[in-house]
Amino acid sequence: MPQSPPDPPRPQAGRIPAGPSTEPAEPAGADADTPAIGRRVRALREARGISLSALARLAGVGKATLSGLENGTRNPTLETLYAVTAQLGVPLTSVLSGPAAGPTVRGAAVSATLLEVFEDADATYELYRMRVTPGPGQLSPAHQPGVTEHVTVFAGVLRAGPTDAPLTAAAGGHLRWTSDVPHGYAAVGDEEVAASLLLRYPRPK
Amino acid sequence: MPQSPPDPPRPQAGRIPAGPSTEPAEPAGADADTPAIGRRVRALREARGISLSALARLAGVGKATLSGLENGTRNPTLETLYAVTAQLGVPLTSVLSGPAAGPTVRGAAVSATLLEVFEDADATYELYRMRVTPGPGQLSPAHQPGVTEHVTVFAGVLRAGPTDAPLTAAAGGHLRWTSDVPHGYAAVGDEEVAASLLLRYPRPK
DNA sequence: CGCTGCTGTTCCGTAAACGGAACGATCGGA
DNA sequence: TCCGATCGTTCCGTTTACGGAACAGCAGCG
Repeated sequence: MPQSPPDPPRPQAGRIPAGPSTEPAEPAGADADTPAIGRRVRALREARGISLSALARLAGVGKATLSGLENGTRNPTLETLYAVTAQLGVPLTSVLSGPAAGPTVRGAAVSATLLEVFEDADATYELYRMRVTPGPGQLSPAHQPGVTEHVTVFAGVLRAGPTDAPLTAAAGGHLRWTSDVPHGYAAVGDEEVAASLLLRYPRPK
Repeated sequence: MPQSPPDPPRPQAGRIPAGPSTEPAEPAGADADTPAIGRRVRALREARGISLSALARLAGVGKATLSGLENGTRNPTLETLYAVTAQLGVPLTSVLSGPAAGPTVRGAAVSATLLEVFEDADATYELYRMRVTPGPGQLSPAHQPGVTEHVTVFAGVLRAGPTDAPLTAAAGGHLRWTSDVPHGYAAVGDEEVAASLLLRYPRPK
């Protein structure tokens, strides 16, 4: 019996000698936890302030389907899940496993990659990796009331915040503001800015 | 009508003013292209040298299901796709969109993250991002005949290749060997090694 | 030559994911 | 207070993904 495992170290049973489990062992990170997927979809939808009915209509799926998906009572088809995430403007991967990220979405001088969607007792969060290239600042419209933004700068100097009262931070610095007003991001100087962006959406209701 | 779009620039219809399409526009990168997904699953399976029947049995799904999945004639359920990818030892995300990567799989001093699975006329490839920490070299068993490994070193100094005739390369260097013999990876010096690893599996038959 | 064991595909009945319609609950305005 | 609109859930008939069995095509062996 030829032992086959290819090169990059396979998951291998027993990464921690804990369980008596001889099962094939999970492939680190990704999961098919449908309830969790449903929660992430719902979090994204509510963060965008659109109703279940509206999203179902936009995505071309039945309300029953979307309801079941969000509540984790169904085991959605790829086609279904894709139709929904596409409408939410996020890659399919961002609702599957917690981290693992997806492709990038671009604006004028700003690009942001959604790394993770998660939640605690009273808010949902979207974590982005962000790059701001030198040039005219990027403007964003206001969010719903109560939304706050947290930016941590890794490299370069960033001027960001409400358009009428921007803040500035260099590498290692942190900025925070409530983003229910127009606001923007701009690199100060010639250097490109690398930063993380955390959006906090208070839980509706 | 309140305009809602959250902060990080949303996909926005019309990233290139090409089509007369007013559709919502795809979320960059991720796709639900079932035939492509099927091809990637098949590529992974054949690379590991296991039969459709065997994989179906291991994953606990019907042969008909797996056959239909690989041929793109079905629209699989998340549960199904997960059962299969879990058995293949790869994260779900790595078969969904081409790139976009998944979580990391670890060995002793080596960690490798599967970035992409793709294929050309006569081979399938698996591309990994690889990190080798200083310490005793990691050993890998032999692959099937004909498999070649290509390593490009980004940082640090790497000694890798067949156990009885290892090769060495520094940042910018490239290594290649046929990996049907036991082989390993080791960091030279105190520095951690960053590298990409490309496995080439000649197409069976 | 059969026979055995395997490959991957196709057939088929069952289980379940699907979309549409009906439902109770909530909210805002007349 | 009543009405209309919209919210999210539930009911239901249709569609389809599911697993098991039957199938054709090969390879090895007596």
